Amino acid sequence: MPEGHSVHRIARQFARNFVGHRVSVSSPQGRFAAGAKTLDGTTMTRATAVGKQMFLEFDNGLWLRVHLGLYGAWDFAGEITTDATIRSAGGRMGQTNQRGTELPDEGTGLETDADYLDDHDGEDSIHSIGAPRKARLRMSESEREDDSDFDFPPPPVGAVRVRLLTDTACADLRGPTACEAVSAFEVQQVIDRLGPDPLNDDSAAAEDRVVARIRKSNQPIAQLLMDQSVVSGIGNVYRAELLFRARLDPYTPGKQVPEDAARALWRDWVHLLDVGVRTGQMMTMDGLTGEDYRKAMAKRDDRHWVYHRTGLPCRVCGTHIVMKELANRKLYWCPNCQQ
DNA sequence: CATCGATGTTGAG
DNA sequence: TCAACCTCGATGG
Repeated sequence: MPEGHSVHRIARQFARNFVGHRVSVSSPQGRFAAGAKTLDGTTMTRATAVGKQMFLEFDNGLWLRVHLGLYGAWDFAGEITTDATIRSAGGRMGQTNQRGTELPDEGTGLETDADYLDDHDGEDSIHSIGAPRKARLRMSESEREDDSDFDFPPPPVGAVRVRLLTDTACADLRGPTACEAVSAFEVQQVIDRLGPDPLNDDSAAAEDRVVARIRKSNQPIAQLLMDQSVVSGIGNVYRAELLFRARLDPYTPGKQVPEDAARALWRDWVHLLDVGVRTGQMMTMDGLTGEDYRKAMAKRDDRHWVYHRTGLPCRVCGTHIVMKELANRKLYWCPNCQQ
């Protein structure tokens, strides 16, 4: 379910409330019992995300690698730092902008609040971080806060693959595609197979690498954008929306995508990922204001140009949006705007 | 209340 | 190319 933006937000949640804390690690469901044992009682030292992969480092040198897949989710509970954008879609809460945990400055993929709170202005600046408070928060593709009271730690409900528990905060993982304890070497191996993630590397070199990969391939651009070894973090929603925003025919072979267009795709991904991480939502329509913006933030079907809009009129030209399966995923586009 | 489908990846064939 | 993984919101009766 989650595309890149959600995974970064989850890593940031761990950076705020778990990094620097000693963690009890268990597998209430049992399927991760052996792995949990190797991490139990250690201190979390880092939380990073690369594309849709998340890595939590512990002070015995091991890492927890988690990939949520289609329907994985984290449930946080306890004294946690919540993000006001979650509670009020489109609303403006207090602009506290309090800095989070100080993290070591080495490597890439570090999740610090500073990465997200600096230098953002304009209509997307609805981000605000409160002081830790007792709350429950589900984080997956979307996020939901539950304000009803609960015991701490809450009894595990259902199939909890892994539970991370500090004195004050609890995180339960269910339904992941991947959850394993690995060495730093194995973490690097996974990262080496991934294309650039703009939040770890938005350098010219990263852009060049993505553009080169696209322009030497015969595969349709729609498939290349979903290929995590080309570029990290793009899923089915962002793929369709990026292509519409670029007015590109999804079936254009990478080789035939003009260099300018390939660069524009990367830069638009840099932009959309930034918006997604700050707002917590895949808002892919720019320039909405007032009531339109509020509606789009509140309802998922109102924030996309083409995704999930089969048969509906294109928001630009009125042509019916079409959908076709490509490599087992649904591809949406406007046959008039995108040629 | 049952059924469907999903914002993803892996690995078998 | 396709089933399996395994969860849950949306949908329909």
